[in-house]
Amino acid sequence: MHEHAPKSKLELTRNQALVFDALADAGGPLTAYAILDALREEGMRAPLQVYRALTKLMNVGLVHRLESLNAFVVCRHPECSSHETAAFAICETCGQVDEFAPDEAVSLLQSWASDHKFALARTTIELRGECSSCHK
Amino acid sequence: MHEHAPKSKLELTRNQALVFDALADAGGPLTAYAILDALREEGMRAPLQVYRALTKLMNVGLVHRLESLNAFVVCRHPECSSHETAAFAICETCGQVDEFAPDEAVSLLQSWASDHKFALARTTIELRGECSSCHK
DNA sequence: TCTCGAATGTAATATTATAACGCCTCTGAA
DNA sequence: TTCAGAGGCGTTATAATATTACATTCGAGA
Repeated sequence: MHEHAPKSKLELTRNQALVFDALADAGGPLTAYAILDALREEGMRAPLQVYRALTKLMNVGLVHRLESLNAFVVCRHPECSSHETAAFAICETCGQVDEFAPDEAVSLLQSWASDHKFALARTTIELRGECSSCHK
Repeated sequence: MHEHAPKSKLELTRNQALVFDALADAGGPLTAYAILDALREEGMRAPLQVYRALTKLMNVGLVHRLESLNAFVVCRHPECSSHETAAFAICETCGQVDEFAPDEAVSLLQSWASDHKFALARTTIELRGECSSCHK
């Protein structure tokens, strides 16, 4: 029996599912090359396969890119629509990332953009520091 | 007459001054390798020379790193102390960057951090979109 | 059936960043 | 005066991140 599932918008291909699962299993951020290494046994062989899957996953809002880490995490709020305005608190000690939705801060940034006639496409908000578990 | 100027805290070395001037002259973001290419004639030869100067310039608050671009810009408010909380609006059409100080938004993020016992060290806030000159 | 868009596999390469080494020049304390 | 430490410099090599280019496959409609 081959795989003939009809593709809904959220169907993932094999590579996309592999990459998503690897990220989800990690429970934290991974670089593209860390994902690649985790998936060698599943047949993933080249960086491009990972990057392509990541691009798709980001487009559908299942994965975020952490710019200040050059790494990727699964979205904590995949049903929510505001994937363009998520924020992340990144612990520099343990590496854990906490995603949150800073709605008011984003509103203020949108106001700034609007005041300056800047057509805002997406925002990157990343906090660096030490999480409560680490600096206790 | 050799250079014997007594070193105050803001004295820059030759390499640091070269890198700062290259960035200032560019009037916009440059990557480390773009800076290197701009300074070949001044004797800059290796990436590390540029990265070392950039690190110092960032430490003294004269230069910012744009995480989402892997590039660097001169600080627009070098006298101001809050170099850890600047924000940037990056035009994806023309590449120009507008630095601003989103004090209220930063306060909200600081509140979030405080509420979550997150010891905030610095924030990255970068807006991507199209500037007024470009989408007119 | 035909064609189109999306995804794949692979090799090669481009871009960004750091490690490791030794040397030089200040400065300040002994 | 010496000398030890901190910071900067120059160089080579390499690591880490990301993309280009090209050929192929697959499935969904017209």
